[in-house]
Amino acid sequence: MNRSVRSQPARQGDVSGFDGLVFRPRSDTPIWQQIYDYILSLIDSGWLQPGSQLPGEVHLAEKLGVTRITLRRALQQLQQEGHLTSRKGVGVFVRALPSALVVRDGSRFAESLRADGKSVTTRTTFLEAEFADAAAAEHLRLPPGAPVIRLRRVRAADGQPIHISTKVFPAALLPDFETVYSRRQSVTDVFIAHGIQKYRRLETRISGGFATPDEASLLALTPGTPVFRTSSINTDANGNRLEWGLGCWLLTSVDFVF
Amino acid sequence: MNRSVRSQPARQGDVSGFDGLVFRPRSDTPIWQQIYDYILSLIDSGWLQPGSQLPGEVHLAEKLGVTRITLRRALQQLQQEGHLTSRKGVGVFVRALPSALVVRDGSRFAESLRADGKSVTTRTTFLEAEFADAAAAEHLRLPPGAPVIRLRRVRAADGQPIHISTKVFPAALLPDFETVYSRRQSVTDVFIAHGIQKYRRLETRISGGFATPDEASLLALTPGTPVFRTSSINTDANGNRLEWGLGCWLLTSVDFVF
DNA sequence: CAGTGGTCTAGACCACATG
DNA sequence: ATGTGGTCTAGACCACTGG
Repeated sequence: MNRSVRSQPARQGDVSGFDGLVFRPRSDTPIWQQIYDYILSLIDSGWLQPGSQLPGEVHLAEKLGVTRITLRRALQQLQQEGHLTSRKGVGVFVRALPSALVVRDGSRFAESLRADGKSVTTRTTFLEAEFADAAAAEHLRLPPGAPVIRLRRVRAADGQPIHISTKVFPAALLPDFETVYSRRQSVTDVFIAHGIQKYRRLETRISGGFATPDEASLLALTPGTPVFRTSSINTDANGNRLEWGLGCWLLTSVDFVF
Repeated sequence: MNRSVRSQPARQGDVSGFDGLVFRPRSDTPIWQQIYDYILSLIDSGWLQPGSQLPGEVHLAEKLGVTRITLRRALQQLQQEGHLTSRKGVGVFVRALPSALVVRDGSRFAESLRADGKSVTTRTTFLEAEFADAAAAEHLRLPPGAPVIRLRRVRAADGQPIHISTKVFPAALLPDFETVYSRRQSVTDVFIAHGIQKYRRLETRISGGFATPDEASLLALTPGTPVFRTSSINTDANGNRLEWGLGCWLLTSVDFVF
């Protein structure tokens, strides 16, 4: 019996590793939970590697000797916890859960991941000059319609995205934002280029919510998965508001430390 | 048509308010989501008051013209978000979502709720002298087995529990804990009684998770509902560790501000 | 005891993505 | 064209709770 469910882009034939299971109906724990435990153990033990595809629900349900609905109950739980993702018309995939430490102002986020030996990548998905909407104006203490820069990025650890950030900057204070950022891909470098060596975290807010379809797609999650939402404001040494940031984090992957 | 679904311990006859609905199958939004939106609007608008019971799933599904499974898909979503709770063998109930602001060290938690005109109640579920386990010893910098006080409380706003806290104190530094606390029900008063006027938050950690059955029962939630978990350490002015606290909060009801 | 929610089955059609 | 996950139906039995 070949149990390899790793390696390769994963084919539909890779149903091995799911054979010979016996689920006791009407025991103390429901069948779907037994399946949940089983699949989770396959992930934890490495039988199912991050990125690999599960067999189709119909095949798998048959293999496990249960209805598709019962199987889906288990898969759903695993998705809510971030262990699996499903893409309609494609399949169900294993999703790694790198655990990150976010210290205080979030600046050490990447460092704490790298300290764990993880490779951190940052992808800029949006960078444009705009005019401040009501929320941005309010948070940056600007008149509505003032020119701002809007930046969206996705951060990933070992290829698994775990953080979306949307930041808004007052264009008046950072006239060269776009040119410097496009060259360095670093906000800190933009600040330095404008003579801002130190900035201060004025406020951080953390709340909870559920991933919108957009967020879910960027984070490789199923919509409705619970997430952290953060909102923060940075000022320069004189108290001028430099940055308003919104963050969306995978709930089960982050630890905020203050 | 009488729409009262408030008042009284709620009977099964209170199905009114759910009549005459038309759900379009195969529209852009699935039926279960239309039902979700509908019930949510009933809660938001006040047709369904906190604490009131929904009609039985069988009745309701029939009334809405859908299968019980489809209805349950909607109810399940509402439960995950904390709007509803179900008790096996009893029924489904509306659960209010008071939104609380937790500022910095969490001490202003009750105040911010009261400022919203909410009544805050604290229930002590556990208070005992013990010997420190490994975790407690580690966090309080005590030798394993040192005497400690363990305190568990549930905080509720307008009768809806939104916070569980478990705190551990070094008994050596607070010899009169139990007598003072049982008289005043306040940790701050215990500190004062021992001559500690000021204490400092050394560290706060915030992470996410899913309610265990125990937590779910205390918070009037469905097990598996996403929650915040906090861990914090307080010291006195000299840096001696006075308190290690674990918190469990309803995800959708709290905003942490730092 | 009757009513409730929790679980489970055996089908079916659809929208979607891929080759 | 095929296989995928998303949705939905019409039943059923169970364990639990309360009167």
